[in-house]
Amino acid sequence: MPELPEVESTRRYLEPVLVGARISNVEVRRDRMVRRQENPADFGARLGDRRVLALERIGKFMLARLEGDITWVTHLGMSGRLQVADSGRAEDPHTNVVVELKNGPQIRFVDPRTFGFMVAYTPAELEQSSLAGLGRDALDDLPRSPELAQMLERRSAPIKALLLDQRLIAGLGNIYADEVLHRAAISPLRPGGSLSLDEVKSLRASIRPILRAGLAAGGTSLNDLAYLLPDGRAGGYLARLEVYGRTGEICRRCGTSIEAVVLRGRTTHWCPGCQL
DNA sequence: ACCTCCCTGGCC
DNA sequence: GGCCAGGGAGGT
Repeated sequence: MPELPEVESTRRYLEPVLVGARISNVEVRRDRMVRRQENPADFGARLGDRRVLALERIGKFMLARLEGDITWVTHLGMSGRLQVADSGRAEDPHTNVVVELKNGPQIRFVDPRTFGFMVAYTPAELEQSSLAGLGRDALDDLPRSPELAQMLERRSAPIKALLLDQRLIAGLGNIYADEVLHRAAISPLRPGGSLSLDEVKSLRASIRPILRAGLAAGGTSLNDLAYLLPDGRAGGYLARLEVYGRTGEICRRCGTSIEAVVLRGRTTHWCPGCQL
């Protein structure tokens, strides 16, 4: 599932392909994919014939900066992936958007469940969009422990829910939030405000190593293979997961059976033996 | 601060 | 044939 490591793996793969390239043509096969565009026709019109200047990422959002102050935003949702493919190659099912590069390959947005989207923003629109409300990036701009402690202060919501709140820290999703809490040995059910400063430090110290490990593996491709790298390879972090998807299996740290609870509608995996 | 909805393939 | 996966937006 695309969270920060998957989006960043995708971004790193695409960067040399996209930066400097000129977009020649855009085909939107499913209008729903550009639902964030106020006027759907703007999407193709704003991308067309523009060069890509830079490829950035904030949290789970990928941002291509184009000539003329246009920002082409991609969110992979939960089943989206970007492919680099030559125009002659047969399209995979659920190829919902195709962006052609001049004298280059196509960027194909494959997304069966269509929770992902693409949108082309002007600077004013970008300012008004939900990206403006994103918190600091969990990998590149992680707040220091005192600031993190301040964010959690007096919060009664479970720490797991707060880690998923993109307005606080941007980039963690369900898999890596569970993995971070396991590494920090903190129960996902603990109210955010109940963490001691030492626990906040432990939590903070767990975030980047988990994300970097996921990134080094090319992300997490689950057995459904919904997420794949742009060249079709699977990310290898699945085998390294300590709690996510391991309900009933044995915690490698303490031997206790991993449990799952539903928290805010999200399945949360944790070890009741060593996460306190 | 919480709940509901969106969407589809895969699995029981 | 029904349920599950879940990020983000919108509503109460």
